[in-house]
Amino acid sequence: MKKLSPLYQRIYDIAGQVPYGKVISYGQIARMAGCGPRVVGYAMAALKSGSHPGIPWQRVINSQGKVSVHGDGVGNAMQFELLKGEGVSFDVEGRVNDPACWWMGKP
DNA sequence: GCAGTGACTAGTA
DNA sequence: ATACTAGCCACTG
Repeated sequence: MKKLSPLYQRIYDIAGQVPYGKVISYGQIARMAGCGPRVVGYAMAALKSGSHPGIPWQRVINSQGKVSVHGDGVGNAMQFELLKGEGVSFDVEGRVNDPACWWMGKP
């Protein structure tokens, strides 16, 4: 197991602190981790299946309350399903407009 | 060491 | 409401 940068570890830790049925935006994590929002996205992208179990990366979405598309968009659908299965409210546009589902409130 | 890239955000038109 | 621009920080080649 490779040693990840403290920043990455912090990002993963924050993501792991997100309670069940709640979501958080990249900007919030970036602020808490003390880095730019791109780093958070990169850190999440570095999360490979099986490499870092226990990290609810699916609860990390963009400030628009939508699930960002990445790669082929396959993980995107899974993320949507997972969040829906956790009881997260999605509106007809497929985004979390309910502040109650946001961990620290919508930015 | 420099350049390119990336699951972003906020501001402006 | 959408479209474009600038800023942001870390990783890879």
